[in-house]
Amino acid sequence: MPELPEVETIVRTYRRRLVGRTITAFQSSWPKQLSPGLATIRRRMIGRRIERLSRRAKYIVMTLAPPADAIGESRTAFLTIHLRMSGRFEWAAEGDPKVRHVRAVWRLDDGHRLLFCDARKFGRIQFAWDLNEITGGLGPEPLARSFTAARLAGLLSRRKRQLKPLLLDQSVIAGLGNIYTDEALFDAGLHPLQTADRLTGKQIERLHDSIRKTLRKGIARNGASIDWVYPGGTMQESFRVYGRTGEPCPVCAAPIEYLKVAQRGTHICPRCQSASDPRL
DNA sequence: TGAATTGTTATCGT
DNA sequence: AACGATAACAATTC
Repeated sequence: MPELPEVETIVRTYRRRLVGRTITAFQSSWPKQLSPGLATIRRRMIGRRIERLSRRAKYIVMTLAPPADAIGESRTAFLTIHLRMSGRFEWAAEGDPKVRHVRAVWRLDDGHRLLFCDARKFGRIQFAWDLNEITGGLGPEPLARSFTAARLAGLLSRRKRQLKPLLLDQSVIAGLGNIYTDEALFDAGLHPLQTADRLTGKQIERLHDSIRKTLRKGIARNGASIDWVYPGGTMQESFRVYGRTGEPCPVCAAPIEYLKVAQRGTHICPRCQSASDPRL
């Protein structure tokens, strides 16, 4: 499932292909995923040049320059793509073999087509004049220079929520999903059920370091390929707890345990991941 | 057949 | 009132 490192890898891969191209046509076979509707999105998007391809949290962000003919809206516009569970990009030239689950197609001025494929149809494509309408509610980027341990402390202190659901909450920190949350908590030696307000300053510093280290490692390995959805990454070979239920902990050799936290499958080393609360 | 997956939203409780 | 926990939901694969 694409989380921050996977989305970052996709953005880096497609940046070369997309930036500078002009969108000449757009089709959708699943208009429910579009906002606003197909006709409006088409009218506003076609004829615009892709000025920038970037990432905010798990959103892929296309910055669209005003149309060259200056007939339409002269404002810069934004198109965001959220892959959710099963969304992916495919790059197609004329005559390439057909791929499955194509939900949207951008035709570009160099003859290529960008395909959005999404087996489960959870993905979202949104057009906005103001990017803030889409990403305004998100918490800070964990890899930004401004995301300091003090900043994390500010987000965690006085919060009585359990660490795992708190870290998964995109309005608190943006970009972590189930995999990297489990890996970061293991690296920090913290129990996912631990309440945030009981962390010491030292623990927060360590968690801050673990989150950034884990995400950077994911990006360096081009993300994790754990199923048919996202190919090409090797981070899955570096998992220390995720998907390793029953296998020995890489640090202490205790068997990795599986539990449900906030309806999410969660992997921990019962010996390495301590909690202030003795019941955990 | 049901479990798994993400993020949003609604609802209930403290 | 604000916060947090929980469930439902979108749709599909294995």
